Amino acid sequence: MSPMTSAHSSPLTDRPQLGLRERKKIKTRTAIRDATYALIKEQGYDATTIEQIAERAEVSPSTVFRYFPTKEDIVLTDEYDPILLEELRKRPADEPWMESLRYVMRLAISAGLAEGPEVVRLRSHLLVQVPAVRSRMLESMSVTGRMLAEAVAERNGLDRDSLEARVYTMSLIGGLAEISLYWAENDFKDDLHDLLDRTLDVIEHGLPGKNA
Amino acid sequence: MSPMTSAHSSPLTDRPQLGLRERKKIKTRTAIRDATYALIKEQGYDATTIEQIAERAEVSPSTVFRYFPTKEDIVLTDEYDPILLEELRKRPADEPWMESLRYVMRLAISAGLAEGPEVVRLRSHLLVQVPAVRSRMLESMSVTGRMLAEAVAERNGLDRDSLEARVYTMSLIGGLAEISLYWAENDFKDDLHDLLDRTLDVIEHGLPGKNA
DNA sequence: CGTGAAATGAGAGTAACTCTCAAAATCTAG
DNA sequence: CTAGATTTTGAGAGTTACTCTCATTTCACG
Repeated sequence: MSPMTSAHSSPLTDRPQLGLRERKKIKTRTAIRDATYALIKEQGYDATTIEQIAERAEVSPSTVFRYFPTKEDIVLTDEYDPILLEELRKRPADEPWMESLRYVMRLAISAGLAEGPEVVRLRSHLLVQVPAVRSRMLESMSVTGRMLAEAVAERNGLDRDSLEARVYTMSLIGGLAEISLYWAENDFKDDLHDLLDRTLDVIEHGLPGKNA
Repeated sequence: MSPMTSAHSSPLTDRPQLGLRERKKIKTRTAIRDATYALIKEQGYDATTIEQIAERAEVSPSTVFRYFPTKEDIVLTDEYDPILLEELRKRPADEPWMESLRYVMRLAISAGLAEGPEVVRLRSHLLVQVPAVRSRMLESMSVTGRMLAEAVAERNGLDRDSLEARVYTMSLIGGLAEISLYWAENDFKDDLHDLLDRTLDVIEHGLPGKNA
């Protein structure tokens, strides 16, 4: 049932060995998520209720809510954020900022694709179609952005909460968010790494041929 | 009850004279909004229900939902967006892009403040405190961003739906959104025009002392 | 085992939204 | 000014995401 268990190790997919209870929790979590994806594929997002999800995942509705605060979270939670932040901080301090960023974002793309292409597509599709999901994603990205802002400030010797660091970061986040949307709207035919490069280029140098 | 009726005219507050029906609709709309603001000030956002709002505005709950699709929308709808877009398009084509942008954003700030400082503050406060409101705002800004992207593309001779225009625009939107949040989090003590200038500076030139 | 802690299930409750249909207000012709 | 068409409103029932509480089960660990 689980999409794919790659043989090689990666900083984003490795887990330390856990106790038995923890492992069961993870199992439940993915069971809920798998059930959700399956149901959405069959009926669409809105038509899928928590009750149905609970039933198919063989848990009670209460449990579903214990694992995910909202329905949207079932679809899009990526628990990578802290790991990515970590990776970013581990980059050498003399590496050009944009390169560090590119490296980490590539990591994120790979991690996403490793979950299986169908899942990524379904998710991006929902991002475009369902406002609540898109909304929740923006919100979650802005939380990530807040942490990222601290890393950015740290690296550039700015104040932790400076407007400048926050604006820069959110502008980054906003730009990056468009990648998923653009990709999904254009039927996933572009290569994500290409889109990333083009995006970072715009962020670094502005629009091609700007400033009339 | 209505906050303030300025004597001088402005492109964002003027309305053509409307039929009687239309005028009543506007009255209902602002009645609902005023009731909402008052109740939130008394009880907070979450404790305020649609039923209470309807009661105080002297309409039925059904009517509230007819005027505003969600509770969050009652708080933050700004109907300025199309007008701002219009203003932006009217700027001379040879004006540097950043200056056009600055001009329009200044207009937006003035229009916002013209509603009355308490309203603006309450709104920004909610933006920080209530996730659902913040979320809805990001969503609505991203819709605006979409339209803005077309204007940007047009002005810079890019394709209507080019990734570049969209990334640039959303990055802009993301940065601008931070202004409200930063302002509210720092107890409204900064001058909004200053924050705008600093923000546009970051967007145009990147972080001060960047690129290690 | 058996004891304490953590996870689950069951159920009741709230409130935001949706839909439908009938009553009321408003516009438009004659 | 009135009659009829149209638009706006209210009333009410229904759905569903989400919250809270409490009893029961499951698991860890000595």
